Amino acid sequence: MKENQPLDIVGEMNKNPRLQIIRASGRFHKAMIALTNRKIKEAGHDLSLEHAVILKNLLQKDGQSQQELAENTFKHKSSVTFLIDNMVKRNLVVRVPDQLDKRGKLIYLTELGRGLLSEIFPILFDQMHAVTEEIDEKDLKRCITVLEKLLENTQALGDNH
Amino acid sequence: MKENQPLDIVGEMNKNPRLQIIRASGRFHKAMIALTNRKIKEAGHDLSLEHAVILKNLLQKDGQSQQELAENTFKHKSSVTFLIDNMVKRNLVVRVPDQLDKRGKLIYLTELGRGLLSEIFPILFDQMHAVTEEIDEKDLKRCITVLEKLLENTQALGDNH
DNA sequence: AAAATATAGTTTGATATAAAACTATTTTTC
DNA sequence: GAAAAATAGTTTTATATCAAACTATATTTT
Repeated sequence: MKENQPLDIVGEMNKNPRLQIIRASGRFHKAMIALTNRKIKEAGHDLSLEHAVILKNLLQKDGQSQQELAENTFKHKSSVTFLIDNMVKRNLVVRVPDQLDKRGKLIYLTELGRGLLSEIFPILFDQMHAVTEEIDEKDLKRCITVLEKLLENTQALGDNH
Repeated sequence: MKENQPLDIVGEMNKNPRLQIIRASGRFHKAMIALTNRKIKEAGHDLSLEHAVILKNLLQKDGQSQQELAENTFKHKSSVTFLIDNMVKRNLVVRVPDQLDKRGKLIYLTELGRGLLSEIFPILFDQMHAVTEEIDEKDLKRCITVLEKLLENTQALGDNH
């Protein structure tokens, strides 16, 4: 029908699943981060999720270089410098010059950092479970597969930087 | 088996699809934003995706208040003030005091803003398609449904602020 | 109509990200 | 072994977000 002309280009665009998946992934992720940060705060802890991500990585492998941490947490090395600075001040981690490579610094968890992380973990688990509770695990896994494929495509398109 | 003890709590945690979906959504979204911004830049345009989102919303409904824009773009009103300030300086939009409500300002696209947006659109479409190309539309839609459900759950948990 | 409350937008301060320039080392290459 | 290139981390500058305090105007309550 001639009547159905592109009067509302944006409206049509918004209905496109290729755009919707981009928006949906962003909105969920943002909301989830905000929720988790709020719950950590409400539980009386002073730690952002970004810090927790670093600490969690160190729990898995202590004494990583900042470069390693940046790669493992998908952050820029300058962001890692910033986050580590903050946590060194609060005695949650220590920064030790690497004896074998004088350019490098190795980051280790302190007992304080390890203890704080252990208090944060249950909150992370609770939120993670609460949010995904009624969703079928198969659907969840399918969705992860799609998102990982999308990430792969996105990275491939960006490789010719 | 007794051998399979929780030696690597974080490793186990990382394999949990409830955590994976959070990370996967964030990584894809972040990569997609970065890719699109890079492509816009490479095409010689000086406009961030955040600005484009505002302009796109105005194309759909011109003369919105900043409050409306904030709600429609899922941003804080202070972020909108910041983004609009920038675009007013560059004559992409105009900010007009609302005659009916002297607290409010109405934002309108300029011809320059409209023109720039029309040059950005093809880039957005291209990236959107390139990234989702080989993915079955049904899978895409299923994934969106899951993400929307997750968002809904997240918001419900946060409502008791 | 005055007082209390709500709303629109701005401002300020803090956090996080990102890119580029920079310093200090280490590794590679010739 | 000296020169060139690569790497680790820091610093600087810019962007974007979020939260809280604030100003001005509107609306509701009494």
